[in-house]
Amino acid sequence: MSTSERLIESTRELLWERGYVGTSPKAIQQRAGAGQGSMYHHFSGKPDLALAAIRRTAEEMRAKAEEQFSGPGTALERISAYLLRERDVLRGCPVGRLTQDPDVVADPALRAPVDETFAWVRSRLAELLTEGCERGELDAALDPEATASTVVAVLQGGYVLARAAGSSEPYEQAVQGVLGLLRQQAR
Amino acid sequence: MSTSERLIESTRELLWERGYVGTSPKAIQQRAGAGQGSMYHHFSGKPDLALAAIRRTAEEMRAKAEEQFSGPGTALERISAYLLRERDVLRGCPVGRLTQDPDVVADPALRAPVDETFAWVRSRLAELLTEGCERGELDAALDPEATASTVVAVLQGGYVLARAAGSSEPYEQAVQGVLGLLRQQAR
DNA sequence: GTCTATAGTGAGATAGAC
DNA sequence: GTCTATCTCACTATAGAC
Repeated sequence: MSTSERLIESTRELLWERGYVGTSPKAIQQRAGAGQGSMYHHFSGKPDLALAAIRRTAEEMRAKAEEQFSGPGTALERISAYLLRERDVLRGCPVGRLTQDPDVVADPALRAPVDETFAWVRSRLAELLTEGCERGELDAALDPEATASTVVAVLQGGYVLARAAGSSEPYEQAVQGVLGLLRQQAR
Repeated sequence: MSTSERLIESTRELLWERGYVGTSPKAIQQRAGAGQGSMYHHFSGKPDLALAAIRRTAEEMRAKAEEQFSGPGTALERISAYLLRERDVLRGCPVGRLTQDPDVVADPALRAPVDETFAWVRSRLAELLTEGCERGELDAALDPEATASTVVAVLQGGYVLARAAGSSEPYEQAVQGVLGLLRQQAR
């Protein structure tokens, strides 16, 4: 792997573990096995490197989600697959985490990939829910946009509860809870 | 207000805005209008002061929630009141935010108030849901513990979506979505 | 109780040799 | 492209005067 690649990957890991404020150029360099000069040759500074890392992480999250969204089964089955996909719960969401970083939210360039990713996931879920309603698999009274936001929020909030508890249990409860509510729409 | 009180209040604000890693003793002192000596006289250091601040914030969050939990109306009406309570959405949850701070999660003393607060809220919501089922207001098939976690997760995840979007809209959608699903349980 | 002085460490970046 | 040296500033805390 090239030095530039190693720098981006190290930044991705550190942003996930410690966030933007908690990640120093020095720590990135050490993890990547690169010197200061190397980093500043390839990137203009910490924000530039973070942008590359965030964009890649956001892209990866969308690709993983699309695997379930475009998978087999009814709308509800694909949403269930998305909700039940194995996740590193206690590490949290590498994208959602960034919303708690004031320096990321304050910088439009850094926030953009985060914003776009959640907007895309919500929109894809709303499409699936609309499809489920049209095919009569789900109650027509269901609001696709609102419910899509609920589904994503359950995951993001599930991470919060799990990290607070030091256990993935509340995450799994939250997922089972919303699945239970959704199944009632399929009667 | 005493110097000690001003230090705690300043720390609460900064922890909310910038998190534990992003909050420096210097910034706390400046906001409180106190010198270094003052801070280290009243508190042993940043972790000690943060503990006092976090405990108070957690206590306040429980008190506010209990206002809706013990209010008038059916179980579903009280849960709706909790979900629809006015919140400073774009600022996020001052307690949930701490779960993204590696130094808070790693320190059992700092994590404890966060853990206890969410455990308490989930437990209170589960009680309300159980009550709703027993009184026949809600479908008996509903799982109170799981659904309680879902409700809290929707709020915490709603904050995440709102901060990502730079708008409270997805938060409000997520809340409306889960309320819609819950109302179907009351048919 | 509160202040200023001081100190050791790390953040974030630049300069210039190789 | 990569390295080391260097710079400035902030972080976190201690010491000791008032």
